[in-house]
Amino acid sequence: MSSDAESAPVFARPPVTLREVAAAAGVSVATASKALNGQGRMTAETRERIRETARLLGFRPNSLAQSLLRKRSFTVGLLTNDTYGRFSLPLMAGVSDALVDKGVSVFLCNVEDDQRLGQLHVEAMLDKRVDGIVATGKRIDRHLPVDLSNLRIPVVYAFTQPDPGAVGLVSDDAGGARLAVEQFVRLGRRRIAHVAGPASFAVVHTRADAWRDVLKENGLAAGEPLLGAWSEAWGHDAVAQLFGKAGREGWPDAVFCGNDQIARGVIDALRERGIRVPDDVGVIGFDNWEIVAEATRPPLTSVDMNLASLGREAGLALLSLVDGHPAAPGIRKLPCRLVVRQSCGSPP
Amino acid sequence: MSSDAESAPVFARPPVTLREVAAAAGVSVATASKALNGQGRMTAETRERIRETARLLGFRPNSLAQSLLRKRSFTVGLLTNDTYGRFSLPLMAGVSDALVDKGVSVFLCNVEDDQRLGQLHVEAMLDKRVDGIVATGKRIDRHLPVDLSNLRIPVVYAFTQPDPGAVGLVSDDAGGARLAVEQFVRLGRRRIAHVAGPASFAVVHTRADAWRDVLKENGLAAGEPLLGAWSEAWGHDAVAQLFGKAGREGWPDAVFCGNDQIARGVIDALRERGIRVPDDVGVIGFDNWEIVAEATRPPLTSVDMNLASLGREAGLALLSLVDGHPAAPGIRKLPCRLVVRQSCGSPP
DNA sequence: CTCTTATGAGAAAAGGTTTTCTCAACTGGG
DNA sequence: CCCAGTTGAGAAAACCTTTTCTCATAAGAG
Repeated sequence: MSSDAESAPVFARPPVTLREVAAAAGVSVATASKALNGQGRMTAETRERIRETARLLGFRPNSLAQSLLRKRSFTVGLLTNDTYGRFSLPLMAGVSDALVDKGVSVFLCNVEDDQRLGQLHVEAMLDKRVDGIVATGKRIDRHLPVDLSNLRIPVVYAFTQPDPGAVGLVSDDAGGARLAVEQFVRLGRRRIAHVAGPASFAVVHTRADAWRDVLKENGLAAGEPLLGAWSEAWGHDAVAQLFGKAGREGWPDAVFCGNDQIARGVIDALRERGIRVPDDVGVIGFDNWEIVAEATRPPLTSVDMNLASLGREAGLALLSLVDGHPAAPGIRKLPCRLVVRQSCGSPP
Repeated sequence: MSSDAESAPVFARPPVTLREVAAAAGVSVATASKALNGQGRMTAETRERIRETARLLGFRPNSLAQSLLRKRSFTVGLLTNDTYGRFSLPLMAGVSDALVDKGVSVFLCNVEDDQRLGQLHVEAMLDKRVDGIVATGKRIDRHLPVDLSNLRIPVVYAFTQPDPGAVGLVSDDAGGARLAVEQFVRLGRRRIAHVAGPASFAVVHTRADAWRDVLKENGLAAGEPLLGAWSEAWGHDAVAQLFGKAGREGWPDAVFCGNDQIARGVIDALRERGIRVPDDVGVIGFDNWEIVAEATRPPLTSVDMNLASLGREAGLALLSLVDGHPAAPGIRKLPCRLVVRQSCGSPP
């Protein structure tokens, strides 16, 4: 019975259709369909025979035909403007991960910051009848260059500014900052500085506020955060500002940085000044960009925004909307976690 | 005539079908289809009336129905195992870029190094009748954990090991290395060392061979490359090896590094030893990872593999295969380019 | 033995579009 | 006035699957 149906050239031959399975099994397409889907009534023998035939022929149902009928394409679009991808990629991987098991595939749409490109991608997705869209970007406080507000299909915003009334998922930046600062407090640090990113980013203020709050809650002095850029160079400059003054007793004993690049700059600058990390000064970064955090000397303690989880949650939220379950609109904040390495020091 | 057909709630209403357009224009669906596609014969007046009706109703043809009939889904799959995405993302952006203008959308499939996940994604893509697949990975000399050899649809390999007889696109690593070393030679450097990545990578040997060739062609002494890891730490260690010996006259006056992280480590280590870059020693990296190259002090000259172009080429090559144009199998190497910053020095 | 009910399986419509035929009406030549 | 040819437009099949009906046949009840 091993007259293998596969010995003929497999490629270049059109896929096996249900009609062919039905013919081979000697039944109608209707019966074949029902047999394979566990629907309808028929003898167990018939059902099994059809299934075996399908298996033998390597039948796989045509998703396009199914979609046309069911009005569900098992396809979603993922819109991003993060070309560089440091944030987008884990997020995308999370979305894809959450959906592939349910048979849902993800269209990748890189729209840069280009209106025309955004329009083009959205139209292509709608034409292909995606079941929904995940919109994601490189910063939480900016809109993508596309209008997704009247779209007839559900949209979930992840790590980007949602439209009013829409479902949005972002990292809990305040919580993340608290984790870092509280870690310092727990380790006995008392003069905790904050070297932040540029003032134009909303998260910079969110994190700075949380930093100040924790200091106050613990009766510690809170000055102003140092606002700058997201770069190593700014980390260097900030160290010059913080540690330039003569009196060593005015120096911070901990620096909470706006991202890992700043932290890297801070640590390098401290080393150049002969200030030891973490003995003299503890340092914590943000983003947990592993390739940077692990190359820093000493390895950098950093706040991780759990972007893959965020992506997974976004994927599941979208799926739930697609299935017709209503979701509370508004922004849901997902917790960060602190990845402790050596730069923050250990308990005294 | 501005009785806007759009004032009713647009969302939650099923998309406009060709049948509705035909009814509204008072013609048959056949005529409507032909009018919109520029096919068939009819009065210019009829054609225009139908088009206007379609425009007014916001008609967009259902891609699923079209695909079913035309046996082309205008969809391709992009398979990658580069979760971290430093290489994949520009490549993916390139593929997507090249295709979006032709109305082709890209399924993103992250398969990690997981057989099961690969299988799952490939089956999902086939079921959705993708027109072709671009396979890409994080290194040129490894296969993805999936078998794409008998697939009935065309496959193009980009930046990953192709199956025999398939079409593959990779960067010209030897050429890239030549660019770097020849730049040093042109700038008058004479003792050019090579701090490479781990021996287990094929590109490490490709680049090392090119490095040696250029040295020989120019009558310069070529020793052995220093094999290590793709890390900053290895860059540090390599400097200790190269510049540890007493006699300053034995020191290299240029270091060609296997990637930008190594280069970063090399430059940092040189600074710590008081050796000036580029005055005493020139440094060139590989990958042109901008965020690293630009943060290095001084900014790092680096070889760029033009991954976005590679992606674009891969997309176009796939499209050409899909259209039935045969392509010569084998590996095509795309040129790199040297991005000159300050770390390599300037003409003497 | 007749009537009802359960059972197994097929026919047909639906989904939205494209394309090939078919056909009526009109034009112009003889 | 008749016939060939052109023109405009519709009918229907096709793509592949799912689902609702319909309909024999067999089984069971009276």
